[in-house]
Amino acid sequence: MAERPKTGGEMAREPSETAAAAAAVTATREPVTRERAVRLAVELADAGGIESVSMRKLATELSITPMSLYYHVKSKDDILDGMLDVVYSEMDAPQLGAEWRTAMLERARSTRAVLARHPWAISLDARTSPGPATLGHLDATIGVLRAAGFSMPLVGHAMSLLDSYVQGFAMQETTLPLDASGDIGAATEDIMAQQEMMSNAFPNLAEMAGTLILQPGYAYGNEFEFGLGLILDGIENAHREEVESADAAVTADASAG
Amino acid sequence: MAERPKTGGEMAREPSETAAAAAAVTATREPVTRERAVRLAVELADAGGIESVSMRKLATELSITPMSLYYHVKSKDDILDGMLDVVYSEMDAPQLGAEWRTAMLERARSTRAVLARHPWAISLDARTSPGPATLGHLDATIGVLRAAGFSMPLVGHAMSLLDSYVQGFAMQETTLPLDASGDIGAATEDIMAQQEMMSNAFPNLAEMAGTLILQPGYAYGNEFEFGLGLILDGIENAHREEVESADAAVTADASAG
DNA sequence: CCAATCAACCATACACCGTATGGTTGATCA
DNA sequence: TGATCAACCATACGGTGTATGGTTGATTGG
Repeated sequence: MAERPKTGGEMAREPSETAAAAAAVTATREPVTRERAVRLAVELADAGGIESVSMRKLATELSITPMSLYYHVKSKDDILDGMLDVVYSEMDAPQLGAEWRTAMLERARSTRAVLARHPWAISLDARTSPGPATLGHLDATIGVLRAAGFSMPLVGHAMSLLDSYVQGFAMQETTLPLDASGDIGAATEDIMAQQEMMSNAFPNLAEMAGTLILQPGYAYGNEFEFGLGLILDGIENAHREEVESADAAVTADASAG
Repeated sequence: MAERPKTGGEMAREPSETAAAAAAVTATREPVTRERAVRLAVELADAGGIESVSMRKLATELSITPMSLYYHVKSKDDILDGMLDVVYSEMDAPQLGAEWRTAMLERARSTRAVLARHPWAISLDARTSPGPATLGHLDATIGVLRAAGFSMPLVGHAMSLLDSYVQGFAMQETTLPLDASGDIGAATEDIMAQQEMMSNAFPNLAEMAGTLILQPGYAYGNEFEFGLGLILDGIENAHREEVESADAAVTADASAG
């Protein structure tokens, strides 16, 4: 229930070079840290999915025993929290002073790209203990929208909408059997085999598969920009309406005074 | 790799009443089925989250041993697939002939409501082996949009956008610490305690928390309708443009011929 | 210089998990 | 009456997270 793990020696204060041997050791095997453990966990997850991150595997990779890991880390959940914050830190945070629409566009694209690189992070996203990178990212986003004149409620609307969409899209994207190029590829034959069965029970699905999804040029990833543009247009409208009604109020005030 | 588990005696063909005792037994303990196991798994997950669904617990609840469960079910993944399809079967499928916009509106609301009732289903959603209920739902949705005159590409755009949003929103919603009434409630004090720390490092976040999220009337769930309406407006625009350009082509054709 | 401290690591053990393998029943039916 | 087979079971293996209670060996204050 302590609010922070007592990670102890967080910075590697060098052991004052007691002996040449000690120096050699410190040089070869870099010290174990929460940060290093988390970084390694991210690598493991990237390579083999989230279920291949275990305390035992992590410990082995760090050349210590499983229980020694608990000196640096509070629990496995602590590691998962750290992993998610690493992912957020890879996203481009909006720059203060940027034009809001391009800032949101780039934020969305960057988020999607990072989540595509670390698909396991999407399921971790439900986790409720944001790290500093996560909070900083949110803070910067709010800042840009506020600077553009958005009211707080509209900021809430816009961020809920954008974040829901991006996160949901990233999730859908991982569900589909995509090859590296982004189109359907290898899974096509499997699907074609089921085509006949589907045509009977699910004619619309079958037609959509045949005439759209399985077509050579189609790549699900391209759907992202359509939705994103549409959403930004809608937010832009809402923002304009908000500004106009405020202007109208001011004008009314002025003519009344 | 068999495409269906050999579920064997799926219907409970009654054992021709060999003895009164046998009849009593059949009456008291209803037969174990894949379907029953899946239903029970759903109940377990509703009560204690997805991690409280284990083969051993399930078996105990069914009054059999863990390994006996494998007679009715191929694997645990098989059960998870079944659970997801149960969830989809609880959603209102769009009625053929319905007006597209209200059909999509209701589909989105129904989906959100069902996912809120079974939060564990959101993480299962990434699973790639849709059951019949899932496929039927998709098929009906495509059908409604096609009937309204949507081109296949626009159907793809619309569904990607709507499904991403709804799923993403459902996910965000489970992340937040909500009480039954839907507003922030119990977690407020915890958050307030961190307020001061936040105000320094994350001023915009702190302001948003103070002036919007922690305000008495605020409930995150209300953000849903804003985004949904905005998205449907955007799709409606795209649809109108598509129809208009088609009309123009026809007119041009007619005047040319 | 020596004793105390303490960061860092370790061994053992427990209670879970999914499932491979290979039985054992008891009713049904040719 | 003997074979079949749906349904269930016992044992075991290799994994998981982590509670408990050591053991080191370098750093320090007295």
